[in-house]
Amino acid sequence: MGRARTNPAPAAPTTARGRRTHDALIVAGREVIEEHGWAGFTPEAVTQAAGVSYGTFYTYFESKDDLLRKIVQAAADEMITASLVPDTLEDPYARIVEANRRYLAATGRAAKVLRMVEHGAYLDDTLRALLLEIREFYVGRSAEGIRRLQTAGLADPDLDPRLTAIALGGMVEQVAVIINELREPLDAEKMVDHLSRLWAAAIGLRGPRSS
Amino acid sequence: MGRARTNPAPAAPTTARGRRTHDALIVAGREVIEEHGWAGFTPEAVTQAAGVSYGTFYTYFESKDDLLRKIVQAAADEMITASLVPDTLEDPYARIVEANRRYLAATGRAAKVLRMVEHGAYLDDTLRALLLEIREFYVGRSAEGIRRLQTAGLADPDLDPRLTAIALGGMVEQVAVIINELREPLDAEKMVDHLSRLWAAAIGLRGPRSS
Amino acid sequence: MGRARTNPAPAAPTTARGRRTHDALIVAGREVIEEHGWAGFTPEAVTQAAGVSYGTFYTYFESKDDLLRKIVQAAADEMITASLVPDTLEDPYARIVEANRRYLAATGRAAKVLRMVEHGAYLDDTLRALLLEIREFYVGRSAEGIRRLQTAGLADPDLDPRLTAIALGGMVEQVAVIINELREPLDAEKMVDHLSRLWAAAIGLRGPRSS
Amino acid sequence: MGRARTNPAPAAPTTARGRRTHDALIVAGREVIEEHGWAGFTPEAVTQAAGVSYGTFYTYFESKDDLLRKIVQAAADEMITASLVPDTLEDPYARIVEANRRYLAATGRAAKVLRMVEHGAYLDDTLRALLLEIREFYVGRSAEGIRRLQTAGLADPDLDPRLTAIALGGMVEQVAVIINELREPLDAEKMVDHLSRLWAAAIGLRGPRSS
DNA sequence: CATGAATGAGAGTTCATTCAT
DNA sequence: GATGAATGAACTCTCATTCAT
Repeated sequence: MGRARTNPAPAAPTTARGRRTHDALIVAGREVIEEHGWAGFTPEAVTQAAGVSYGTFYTYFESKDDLLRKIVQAAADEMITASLVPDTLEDPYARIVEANRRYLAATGRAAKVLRMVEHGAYLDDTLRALLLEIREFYVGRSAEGIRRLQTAGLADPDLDPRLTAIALGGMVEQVAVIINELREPLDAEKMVDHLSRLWAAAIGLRGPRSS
Repeated sequence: MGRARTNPAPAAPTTARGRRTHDALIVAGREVIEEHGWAGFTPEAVTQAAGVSYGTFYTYFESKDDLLRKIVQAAADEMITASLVPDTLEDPYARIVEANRRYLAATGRAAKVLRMVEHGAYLDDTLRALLLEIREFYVGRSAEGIRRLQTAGLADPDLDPRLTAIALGGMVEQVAVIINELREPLDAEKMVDHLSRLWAAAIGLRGPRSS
Repeated sequence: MGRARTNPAPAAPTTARGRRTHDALIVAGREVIEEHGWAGFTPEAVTQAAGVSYGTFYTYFESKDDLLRKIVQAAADEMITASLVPDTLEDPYARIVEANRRYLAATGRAAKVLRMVEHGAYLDDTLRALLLEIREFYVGRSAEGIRRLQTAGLADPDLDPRLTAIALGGMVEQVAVIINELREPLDAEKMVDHLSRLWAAAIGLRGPRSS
Repeated sequence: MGRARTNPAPAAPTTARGRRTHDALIVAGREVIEEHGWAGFTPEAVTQAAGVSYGTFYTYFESKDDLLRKIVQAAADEMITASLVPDTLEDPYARIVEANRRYLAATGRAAKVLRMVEHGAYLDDTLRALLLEIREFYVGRSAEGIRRLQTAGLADPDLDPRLTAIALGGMVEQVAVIINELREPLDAEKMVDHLSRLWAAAIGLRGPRSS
C-alpha cells in the first residue's frame, strides 16, 4: 500500500484479447478475495485463477492496489445498479421493502467484497475515498427519501434525515454482512420483511402500511 | 529444521517486572493496531511501541496471533463491562438510551479494534469464535430485553426478538464504527438520542417515552 | 497470519534457464553441506554459492528440507549407480574387491553427504525413510550375495546372511567415512585390499582366493 | 560453535549444592540429546530437564559447547571404563566376545550420544579432538591385541594391525549405532556372537575357538 | 549463587514487483 | 503482449547469551 509507483502506467488494453485478459483478472481477483480473503489475495493467486501467467498481471495493473481499486469500483457499480428502486413503485413502504430486498439479495456478494477490503482502505487514500463515495450514495439517497416522506407528512419530522439514513443504512448493511459472511442461518426474505418493518416503524412511517 | 520443539508455551510472568512488560505489550499492541491498522501490526512495531527489544515479544506470547487474541479478549471484556446497564434503571426507554450511550461512548475504541481485527478472523478459528461470542453477548442480551418488553405489552409482539436484536444491534455497531473509525464528524450525544428514538420506535415501544 | 496458503509447490522449471538454476542450486547445496556441514547449510549460503539471489531458492524448492531431500536422493542415486558390480565378473573374491573399491572410490563423496545429513533424519520422516532405503539397498544386495555363496558351498553356512551383511557393510561404510570425512591419511587401494581380505575371511570364503 | 568467548570462565563448583547442580545439568544434557537430538539440545531444554532455572546454565558452563564437551567427555569415560576386558580372561576368542558384548551392551547408549554429536565436531576443534581421542583409544587397543595374536602365531600375520582395527572397530561401532539409534530389531547377544565370529574369522584366529 | 526477564543477530520464508526472453 | 524466472526487502520466529534483581 502507498508505496512509490515505479511502474509504467499500463495503458487500457487496445486489442480484444487484451480486454478479455484484463476483465478476467478483475473477475478472478474478486473470486480470490471472496474465497480466500485479504491474505489470499496475491498477484500469483489472481493470475492463476485467471489462467494467465504471473507477469501478465503487471501488463494490466500498476500494482496490486490498482487491481483492488478496480475490483471495488466494479463491485460498487454493480451494487448501485442493482439497488435502484424503479420510480414506478410509489407506495413508500413498498419502496422500503424493495430497497431492502435488493440490497440483501442482489448486493450481498458485492457487500462482502467491500467489507473484506475495508481494512485495506486504512492505508490507501484512493480506496478510502471510493468506499466513502459508495456509502455516501446510499446515505444520500436514503436521506433524500426520508426527507420526502417528512415533507409529505408521512414520517416523524423530528428525525435528522442524514443521521437516520446512516443508522438505518448501517442496520441493513450489517445484516447483509452477517448473512453473507458470517453465515448465521437467516432466511433472506424474512429478514427483508423484518428490516422493512423496523425501518418503517423507526421513521414513524404513516399510511398504507397501517395494517 | 527445528521442528523438534514447538514454541515453549510462555508461562505467565512471575515477577512484577515481567507482569509490567507483559501488560505493556498488550497495551502497545492495541495502540499499534488502532493507529496503523492490521498491516502495521508487527511484532517489531509492538515491541518498539512498548520500548522493549524484539525478542521480548516471544517471552510473553506464543505468536503474533496469540497477542492478537489477548488484545481482542481484553477489548471484549472492557466493552462488556462498560456496557452493563445497572438494574436500578427501570424505565425501558431510559435503559435503551443508557445502553446506546455506553456502547458509543465507552466502547467505541474497543469496537474499532474489533473491526480492524475482523478480517483476520477469516483465518483464525480462535479469533472467529471470540468475535462470535462477543456478538452473541450483545445479541442475546438485546433479544432478552425485547422479549421482556413484549411480554409486558410494551413492544410490538409480532417482532422476532432475535432478528430484531441483530438488526438493531447492527445499527448501533455500524454507527459506532463510523464515528470512531471513519471519523464522520457526528456528535455522540445527538447520535445516542437518535439511535434510541429509532430503536424505540422500531420495536413499537409504548409508554413513558411519549413525552 | 498468512496461513491462507501453504507454500506454492514449486513446479518443475519449464525453461532452459530455469532448469539451469534449479540444477545449480542442487549442486551448490551439496557443496555447501560438504564444506560447511549441517550448520552452514542455509538457503542464503546455498544461493550465494549458486550465484543467485536469496528469493530464487523458493522458486525451486518448497523449503530447506525439500532441497536437502533432493540432494540426498541425488547422492543416493549416484552411489547406487556407481557401485553396481558388472555381472561379467564371476570370481567371488574379485567381486568383493570390486564392490569395495567402488564403494570407497566412487561413492566416498556421496557417503560423506549422507553422513552429514544423518542427524537431520532424526526429525524428518521423509529423510529417514530415504536413508533407510539406501541402507537397505546395500544390505539386501550383500545378504543376497552371501546367501548365494553359502548355497554354492563357498561360505560358512552358519552365518545369518542379513546380520553378516549389516556388520560387514557397516565396516566398509565406517572406513569410507573415516577416509573421506575425518581424513585419517589412509591409502584407498590398500584399504580396498584389506577390507576385501577381512570380508572374505569373515565369511569363510573358500576357493580361488587361497593363492 | 567457535564463537568468541565472552563469558567469565565459570569456576568449578565449590559447594556440595553446586556440585549437584553441575552434575544434574550434565545428566540432563545427555538425556536431552538422546531423546530430542541435536536440534532439541538447547540450554532451555537442559535446564528444564534438570529442574533449575535458565540462567543457572551459565553459572556452570561457559557455553552450550562447553556442556557438550563435558557430556562427551563423561560418555567417553563411561564407555572406556565399561569396555575394559579383565586381564584374567586369557582365551583370545573369549576376549573378543567379551569386548564386543561390553561394547554393545554397556556402551550402546554412550555411543548413540557420540554419534549425535559427531556433526557438531565439524566446527568445534575441541570436540573433534575428543572424538578422535576416543576412537584412538579403541583402535590402539584393538591393534595392540591383534599384534599380540600375530606374534603368538594365532592370527594372520599379513594383516596391518592398525587398518584391521579400524575396519573391525568400525564394524562393531556401526552395528552398535544401528541397534541403538535406528532400532533395527536385532537381538544383542546374537549380534555379539555373530560379530565375534566375523571378527575372529576375519583375522584368521586359530586355536581354541575351533569348536 | 539462583533466578528468569531481556537482548538482538540470524534463520527460514513470503511476496510485490521487475526484467530478460 | 505474454511468459515465468529473478529479485530482495520485510516478516515471523528462535535461541545462545547477558544482566538486573
